[in-house]
This record gives sequence, structure tokens and C-alpha cells, in this order.
Amino acid sequence: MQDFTHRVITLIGQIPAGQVATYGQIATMAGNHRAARQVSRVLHSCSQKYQLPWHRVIGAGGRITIPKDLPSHQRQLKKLQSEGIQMGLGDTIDLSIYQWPGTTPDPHDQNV
DNA sequence: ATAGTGACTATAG
DNA sequence: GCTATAGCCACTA
Repeated sequence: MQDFTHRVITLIGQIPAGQVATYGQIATMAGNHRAARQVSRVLHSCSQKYQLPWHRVIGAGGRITIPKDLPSHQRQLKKLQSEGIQMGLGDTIDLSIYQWPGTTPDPHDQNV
């Protein structure tokens, strides 16, 4: 079992609804901040098999890096909006609000 | 083992 | 803001 791939799958599977993560971010969590490309590959390879919420995975800066040619791109926007995520012009997501892990709900040591 | 590839990222013009 | 180029890594043939 490929560690990196497995990690990516696990990480993506842990992304809560209403939040998003960037390829680079996931790659970093997986251990290689330069393997962002592989993250995309994992999505292709495992999104179907593992039912991963690939639509919660976006490019850097909250920009959707998916070719608009793909129907998936359109579907992603719809999914994200359906989860309560709003975007600016076109398809830019406000990472300062939706990036995961954003404001992790800590009922124990919450400060702000 | 080698070569090719990609739903990326950062930098430069 | 967009296009072009380079870097970088894991998977596939």
C-alpha cells in the first residue's frame, strides 16, 4: 500500500463538509509538499473507488484548478455551494474562511 | 530501470 | 490577470 497515496486518501476523507483543502496542503499533510500533483492523481484514481470528496480539493489560493472542459468542474462548484461555500468572481473560494483545517471546533480549549 | 505524464505551485514577463 | 517556464514527486506503461 503506497503510504503517500493512502495518506492523501485518508486526509481527503477527513475534510469536513463546508471546508476545502488545497492540493499543496494535502500534499504537505501527506508528507511531501511538492507532491501536489500526485494528490490530483490520487483523486482520479481513488475518488471513485474510495468515494472521496474530491470536490473539496481545490488549487492554491482557493482557485479551482480543474479544466472547465471537464463536467466535474461544474459539478464541483455546485457541490461546494451546496455545502455552504460561497465563491467570489468565477470560482475563487475564500480560503481564509473555508480552508481546512480552518477554525477547528475545539469544545475544550476554544479561545476565540 | 527508463520514459512519460499530470484536476500543482511558484516565479517571471 | 494571463501566459510561459521551471521544479518536483509519485504513479503507470
